[in-house]
Amino acid sequence: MPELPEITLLARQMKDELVGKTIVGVTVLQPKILNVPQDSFCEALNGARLIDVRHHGKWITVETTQGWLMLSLGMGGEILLFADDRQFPEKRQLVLTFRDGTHIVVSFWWFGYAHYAEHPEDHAMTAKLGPNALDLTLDEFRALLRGRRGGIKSFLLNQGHIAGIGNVYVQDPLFRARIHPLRKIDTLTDDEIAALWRALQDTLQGSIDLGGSAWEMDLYGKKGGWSEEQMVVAYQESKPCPRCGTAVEKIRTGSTSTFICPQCQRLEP
DNA sequence: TTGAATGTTGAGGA
DNA sequence: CTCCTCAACATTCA
Repeated sequence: MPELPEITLLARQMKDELVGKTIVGVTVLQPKILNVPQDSFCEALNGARLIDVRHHGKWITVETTQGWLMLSLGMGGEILLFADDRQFPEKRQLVLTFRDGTHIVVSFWWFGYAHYAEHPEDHAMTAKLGPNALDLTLDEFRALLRGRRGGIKSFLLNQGHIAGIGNVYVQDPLFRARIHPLRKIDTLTDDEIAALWRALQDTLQGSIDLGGSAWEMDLYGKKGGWSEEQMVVAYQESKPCPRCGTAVEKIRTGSTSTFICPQCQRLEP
């Protein structure tokens, strides 16, 4: 479940390790992950030197001297750094080999993308994204919500509005701000919006500080420290709410599920 | 065997 | 135009 914290950490590590290196080999093991024909993809990146690695929402954006590589791990996966080529994981979709003999191995278990774009603005999936959730001030957050009528949870998950929040990291902030996921945006008070913004920053930054999710690996294969113990209500079905003791419930919210405390997060006042 | 799981897109309808 | 729902898609697990 790589969301903003894990992607932020991966992009940071990739930047530290890879900037300045030159790609001398591109191996695609599953062409369906590409947005261009395999030949053009390999040709475009072969010989490219890495200039920078950043992220936009859940996408890792790699700037090279020959255009941009955009990576999305979808529902889960890893990007691992290897010093030699002996112990690659069985399942892998893309391997980049650098002139110094190191490799980057990209694998995801479902729905991932490795896209090439000559210019970043050519790549619709990243160009359409809203600002990164952690780069947003409270005033900007308020401005984004102004005039909206939909449910708050689906707004937060919409990457075109705010980038980086997924179904894992959206649940605890809603609980901490005591907001039901189906609450309509135009019924939220100023205080609730401020509490939600605060809780989002705290949850996301807190996970980054702990090295990201304990179910995902970083560039070196190391797992993060943000585990079940850090979750307040997320995935804590039928356990007591830490605030009032009521049993946590799992509810359907559109096509996803959300764990809530039915007492603290009421739909009706 | 069935359905649900972290994501994204596109189509369609109110 | 906005917002919601549905289905589809590279898999894995209970």
